[in-house]
Amino acid sequence: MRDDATVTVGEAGDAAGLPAKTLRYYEQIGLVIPDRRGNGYRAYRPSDVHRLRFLKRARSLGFSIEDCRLLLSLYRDPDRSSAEVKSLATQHCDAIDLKIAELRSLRAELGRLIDACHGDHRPDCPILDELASRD
Amino acid sequence: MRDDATVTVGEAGDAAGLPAKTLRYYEQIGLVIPDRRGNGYRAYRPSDVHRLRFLKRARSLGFSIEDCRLLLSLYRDPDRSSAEVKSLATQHCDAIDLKIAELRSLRAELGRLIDACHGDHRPDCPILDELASRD
DNA sequence: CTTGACCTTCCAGTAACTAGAAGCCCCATA
DNA sequence: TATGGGGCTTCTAGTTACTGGAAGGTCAAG
Repeated sequence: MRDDATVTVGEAGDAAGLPAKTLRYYEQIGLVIPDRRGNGYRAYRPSDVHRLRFLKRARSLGFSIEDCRLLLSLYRDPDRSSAEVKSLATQHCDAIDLKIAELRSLRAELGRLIDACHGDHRPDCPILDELASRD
Repeated sequence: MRDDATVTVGEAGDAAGLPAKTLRYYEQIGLVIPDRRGNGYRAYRPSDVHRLRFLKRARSLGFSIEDCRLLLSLYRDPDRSSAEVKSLATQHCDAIDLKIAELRSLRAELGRLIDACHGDHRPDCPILDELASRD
């Protein structure tokens, strides 16, 4: 324990809900760069931990690392417009909608095949037949 | 054009709907290993092309490469039981259902944030506020 | 003989970590 | 003081399924 307010990589990770490995990675790609103590240990200030928590939440919402980088810079920019943020979020949302639609289509097709397959000890299998069909 | 029935990597790719690069990759990981002509060119037999089409379809259904490897071996095994195939497909389907559920939850949360953000020139932004909140 | 479209191999990059190795640092206990 | 354990450091490499590009060989047509 030291009486400055910084914490080690493990403590910062615990505070942000991220593994220490991830924090080192985030430093490497320039997202959150902590100070260093005399012994070489990373020293995360409260503001760093705050950024990490921000990142953790943005990542949980599915934003890419590059989106997160942008969101962080918007967060720090007092002259930002909320329209920029909303636009980023909307694009991300559209991408998610697209992904969901794709997965639902896959799932429907897969469900059809599964229903058609009796699933017993015999080798006859509509799933394999469909995969192998020459169309 | 040669009078044996084999085709080059480009032709096989066209026939299967896959890029030649992918065919080389599939050879590298042992999925479909073509013969070679005297000049070193890959020589895909009709059965190879058939396997490639099988792979293309299975991949389009979202099966992983390792699942595909397994599906191919089941396809070739006359003693397989359709239950094995159905089980694999069902597991994959469950994984897709899970993914869809996750994405829908994300999407709902994002939608809420987007709706709350007025999206104009002002910097006030509920999206960033939420990301930054200390809970 | 040249041109252009193929083909070959090999290397590197993608997204976002994650695992593991080798070694240093610090604190507590015996 | 020695030692043990946990956490810290750096570095490399692996994950998924390709994809891009460079350097060079091959082949049919003109």
